[in-house]
Amino acid sequence: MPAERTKRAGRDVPQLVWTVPVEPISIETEGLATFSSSALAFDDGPPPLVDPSDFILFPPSDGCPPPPRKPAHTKKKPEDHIPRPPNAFILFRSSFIKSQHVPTEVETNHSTLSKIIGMTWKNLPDGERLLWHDKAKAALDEHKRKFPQYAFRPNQARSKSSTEKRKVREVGPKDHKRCAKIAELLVEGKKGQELDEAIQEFDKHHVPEVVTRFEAPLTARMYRRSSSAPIPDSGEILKRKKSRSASTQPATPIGSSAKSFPLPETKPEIQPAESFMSTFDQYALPSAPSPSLDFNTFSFDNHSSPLSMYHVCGPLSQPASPMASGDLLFNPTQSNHSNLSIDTSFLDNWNCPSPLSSESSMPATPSFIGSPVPAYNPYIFEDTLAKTFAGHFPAYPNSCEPQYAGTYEAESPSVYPIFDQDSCSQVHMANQDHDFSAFMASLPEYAI
DNA sequence: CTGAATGAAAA
DNA sequence: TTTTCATTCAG
Repeated sequence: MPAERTKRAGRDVPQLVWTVPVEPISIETEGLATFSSSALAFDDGPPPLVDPSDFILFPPSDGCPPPPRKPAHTKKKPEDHIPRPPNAFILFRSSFIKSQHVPTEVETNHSTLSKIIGMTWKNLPDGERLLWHDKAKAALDEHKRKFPQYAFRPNQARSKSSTEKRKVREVGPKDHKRCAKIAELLVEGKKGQELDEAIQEFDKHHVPEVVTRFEAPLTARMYRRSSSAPIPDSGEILKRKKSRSASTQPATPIGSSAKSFPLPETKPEIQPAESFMSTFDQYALPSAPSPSLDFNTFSFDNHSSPLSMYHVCGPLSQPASPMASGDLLFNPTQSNHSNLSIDTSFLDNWNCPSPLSSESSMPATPSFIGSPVPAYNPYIFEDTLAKTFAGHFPAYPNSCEPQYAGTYEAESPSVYPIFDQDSCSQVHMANQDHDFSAFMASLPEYAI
């Protein structure tokens, strides 16, 4: 039975039957919903639900009410394994995928889809989310009835090994803004072809955030905002100067998991592309003033070995700094920054073809409107960077070497570029081994 | 097998 | 508090 995905006309929507215990919901099509008897069981309160005038954004796909007992898990599970009952979100996701609200032209990757669906979920009208919680409850009841003896038994053996040496496939960060846009369009009711068109338009002007192969830039401000950022000691003063851009913080839900390292919860306001752009700009006009940074207050980690590397992509102010004019510094054998050499040889390959021009996982490269002739293409720049670092970057699967795509044991020190938001310049590189708080605390001028 | 999301349930 | 595992399937 074809679900009518041709709604558009506001009305149609099925009246909700909240108390539905078991039956595949009897919502149905014809204009007036018939109330199931159970729904009428209690009339002493307003059914806590949705206005009849509301309509459902994402109607459950028909196979929904019963837990989509699929072909028993592909593998590796005992034949008698009983899966957990699905929770509300899982049900929603499952139905969402089945309905193909997001056409494959827009996104096929399920990790990204999860992100999009998660965002959509949060933006869902409360009433509609309730519907899924209700279904989850029904599924749970059903599950209990079906497997009365069932008890969830998380595999502890797994937890042991996984915390100690976890295999991590580092995957490029998703384009948060694009996901958010898709989610936004979805809750506006756009799906399928309509969504595709809207996103095509969006992609035309949107500079993908994921340009750099480095970790997401971390600014001092973001760091301080981070919930996991340590509260500075009374001694260590962060004079909070009024931040005029405080309101620019996107209304993004509080970050999810507390990672071992305080990454920003939202993408930094400055995008890597923009920062690279500014790098390029500095050739033309010598640089905005950037905050002075006393490198003496911070000691680089001398034994962090293969990754003692500095990638300077913005104007560095430190007048006497050896990096002042540096574009790229890489010196794996030297840990003393006073001896760093500047390798600009990669610039010779400046025009090497971008992988993106041919085929790429990247959405169509936006033409960098506004930038005249020697249009600066950050992708090319990035590609050049990656080549320069090829072999030195075990932790970066997105480097130009495809074999990084696989699973591997993450190398411990990941490198984090630190940007100053105001000057849009990268001021430092840190890895997890550093005492990051101390470093941050040493930079009062970066205080909020 | 992993990653992504959220949430229930267990350790 | 922290971890697993429900769904999905390309990589």
